[in-house]
Amino acid sequence: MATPRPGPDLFADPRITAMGLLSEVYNGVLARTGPQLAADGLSVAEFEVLLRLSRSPGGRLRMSDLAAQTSLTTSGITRLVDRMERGGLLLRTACPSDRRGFFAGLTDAGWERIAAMLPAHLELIEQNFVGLLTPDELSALLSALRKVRDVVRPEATAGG
Amino acid sequence: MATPRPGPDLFADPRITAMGLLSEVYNGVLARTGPQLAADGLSVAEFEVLLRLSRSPGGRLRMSDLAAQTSLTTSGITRLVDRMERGGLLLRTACPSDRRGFFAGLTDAGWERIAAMLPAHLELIEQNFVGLLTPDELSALLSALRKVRDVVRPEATAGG
DNA sequence: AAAGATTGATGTCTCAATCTTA
DNA sequence: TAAGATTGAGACATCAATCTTT
Repeated sequence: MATPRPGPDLFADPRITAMGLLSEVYNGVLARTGPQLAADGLSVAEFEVLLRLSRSPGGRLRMSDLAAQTSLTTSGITRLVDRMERGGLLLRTACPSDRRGFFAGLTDAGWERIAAMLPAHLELIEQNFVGLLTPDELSALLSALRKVRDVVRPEATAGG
Repeated sequence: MATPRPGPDLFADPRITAMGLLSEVYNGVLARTGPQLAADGLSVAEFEVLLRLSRSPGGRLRMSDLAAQTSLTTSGITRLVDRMERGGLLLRTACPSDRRGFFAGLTDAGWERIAAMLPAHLELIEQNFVGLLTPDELSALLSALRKVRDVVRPEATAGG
């Protein structure tokens, strides 16, 4: 068993609270949107791949870029793209300018799938996230998030 | 292969951007703090368990409450507590008032471990998150996050 | 020698089923 | 019947090593 608590209240630090809040919000919103994606047969990770590709020129991205834009390793992306390719949503094509590289690109079925799922997904994000805030609150939130993002993920500062 | 893009620009919706930003920030901050925890032998999930318990009365929590406060299922918590108990950081004790329940509580070693790791962890959160914002920006961020949290995780609205 | 992608080995998580107690 | 916790089976992610191309 443990002594009730050591020394001063180190454990109530506001930085911990801030981090906990960020975690609760992110995981909480995912918990609200994930089940709907699952009902349509996609995991959160798979849906995010579809989404990232749909926002990329030509609906395709190099494997390593896809890894950088999601929170997966290149190994994880290889396997995820494997499964989605088997499912007919994606197609690998060789990169002509660098024969080490491969593109993962949306198939017609992939485009149709994301287009079909997106409206209901957006509605859930509206109900459980952005729609809960006033326009001023939302823009303050986004501007703060961008400042943090630019530091912790400098390579992703393209769009957004 | 795919047609370049169907119809109007559904895929550039600002709600998607907002969600992407939240994801990049959360995962980005974790990517900055995780390696330091790993160097001390703990996963992010294990560290969070230590932290949640350290902030709970008596340094302990029911298994199901611990599951609710983290983003794991009760099954996941059972296995995580198993490992941490083997490692000497936690101890299960029976709940006297309800014999179905168990507490997971910090051992002395658990208290010492979290106390030893916390200062460096707080410093990383400072450098990669809260310290990047002005006081006004930070309080606007936190107040917006709280509003969202209260909706997507109503059961967690105790502290914070 | 380094970068892009993949594979083998391994660990951790979830879902569904189960056991015990309320 | 339901709630708290656990377990077996299966899915998915990572790390380190490997192969190919630069």
